[in-house]
Amino acid sequence: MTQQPVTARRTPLNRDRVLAAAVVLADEAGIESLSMRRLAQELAVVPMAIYKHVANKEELLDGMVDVIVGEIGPALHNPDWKDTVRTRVLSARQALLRHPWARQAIESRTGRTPAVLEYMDDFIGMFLAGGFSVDLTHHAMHALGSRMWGFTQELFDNEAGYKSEAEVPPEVQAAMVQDMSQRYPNILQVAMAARHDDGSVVGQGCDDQFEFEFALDLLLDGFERLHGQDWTSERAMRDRG
Amino acid sequence: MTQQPVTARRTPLNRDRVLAAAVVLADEAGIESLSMRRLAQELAVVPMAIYKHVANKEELLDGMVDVIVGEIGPALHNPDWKDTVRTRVLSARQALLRHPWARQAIESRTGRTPAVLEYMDDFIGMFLAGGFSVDLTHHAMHALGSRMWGFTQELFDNEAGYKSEAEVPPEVQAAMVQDMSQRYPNILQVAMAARHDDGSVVGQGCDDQFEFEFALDLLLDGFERLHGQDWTSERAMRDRG
DNA sequence: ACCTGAACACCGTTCAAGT
DNA sequence: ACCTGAACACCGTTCAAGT
Repeated sequence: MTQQPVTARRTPLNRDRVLAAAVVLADEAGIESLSMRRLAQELAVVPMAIYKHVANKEELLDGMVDVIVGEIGPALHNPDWKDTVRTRVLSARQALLRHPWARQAIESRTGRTPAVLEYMDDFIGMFLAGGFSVDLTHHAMHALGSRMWGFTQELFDNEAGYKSEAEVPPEVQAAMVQDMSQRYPNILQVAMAARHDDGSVVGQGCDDQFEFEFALDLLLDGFERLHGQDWTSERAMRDRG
Repeated sequence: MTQQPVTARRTPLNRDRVLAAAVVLADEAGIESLSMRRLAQELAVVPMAIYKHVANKEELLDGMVDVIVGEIGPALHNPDWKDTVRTRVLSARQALLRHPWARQAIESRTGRTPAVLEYMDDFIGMFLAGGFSVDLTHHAMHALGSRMWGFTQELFDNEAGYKSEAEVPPEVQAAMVQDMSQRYPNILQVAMAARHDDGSVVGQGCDDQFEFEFALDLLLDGFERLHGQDWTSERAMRDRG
């Protein structure tokens, strides 16, 4: 009863539609499930059709990163550089947290797209506007590393890599703790201390947001101190000898 | 003229031989070229033979990481925790630098093998031996993140992602700088400042080792300060409140 | 019981044949 | 000129048939 013949496609494919669909697919099925073929299927299109809008899979991933960078709000410049940087990083973090695959995707990109370069340029501008030397700004950017994007490699997700309590019977848990305390006494101590009120036995009690801000503030405080004492890399290298 | 029949294999396959061959293959051909089939070929063996010594590719990668962790020398404990940690991190870095694929492999692992847990346990022990509280140790480990392994994500490898000077004709270079200065003036400033004596135009002048130590020392100094003032996460959270 | 060839269910991408 | 089915050269892993 529809007037349109079945062969007429609703919306013609374009780059933005391809990227948007790729982001949704990665969000919902995980980055490991994102293949050109699967994406084509999702778009109800033959695989080769995608290659009209994106040169290859690498460029697809670059484009997806650009979409996420676009989701980070603009910097709200205020006179306090520390506050400006801090706020921006935490807002980038919010964008990244919405797309769990983005961290890995950003990590794996080696080339920089214009959108990424623009973000970096903007970021550098926050330090320079705060009166930082180009030299200190340079090294501060390095020290921030991926924190500039609002993430760090979480080497400690759910502490020692064990399953959450609900999945493990109590007697096995007891044996695990026993075993851990013998083989990795220090890890166990830290894991037990990290357990907050969530009732797990070995970890998962980490407040990621707190950990992130702890390291971020440690670095920002360090930058502030060096800035205050007119740090230069030349002098630092001389002192290091 | 050989007495041995052709069918007799020289050395029977075992787990260690498989892992060693995988490490060599990744070193020489890159991690992206490491496939079960290619590895089997390298070992002059049918692909399925590998599965006798390793459950699947994930376990192969875990094993490879273990090999690299094994190459990190033992900690040289001395009374100065800061020196102990610093030395250990820099020696881990040396091991990692010998295997360019290792960074990515460690990043991608989610489970922790016994060898990795042992390394972490040992690492935590260095802070505890230095008189750190379990609480501060926990957060310090988080802040170090992948620096504990001697690496950080190098978001700035060869600065802005451009090719080295030799590959680019001068007039194109000039145009590039012109373009950069308009679109990304801040990046250009930093890149120009980072250019040391290596004669490149846009970057590649970064001293990776210096950048690494800069951030490491910033963090270690921060830990020392917090340790000196009996920092606790509870108080920090209350202050943040 | 052990080993392994063939097969399965995928990939990214090329290319030539169709409209 | 545009589009696309089939093909190519790979994957990791299963499985049943061979010894």
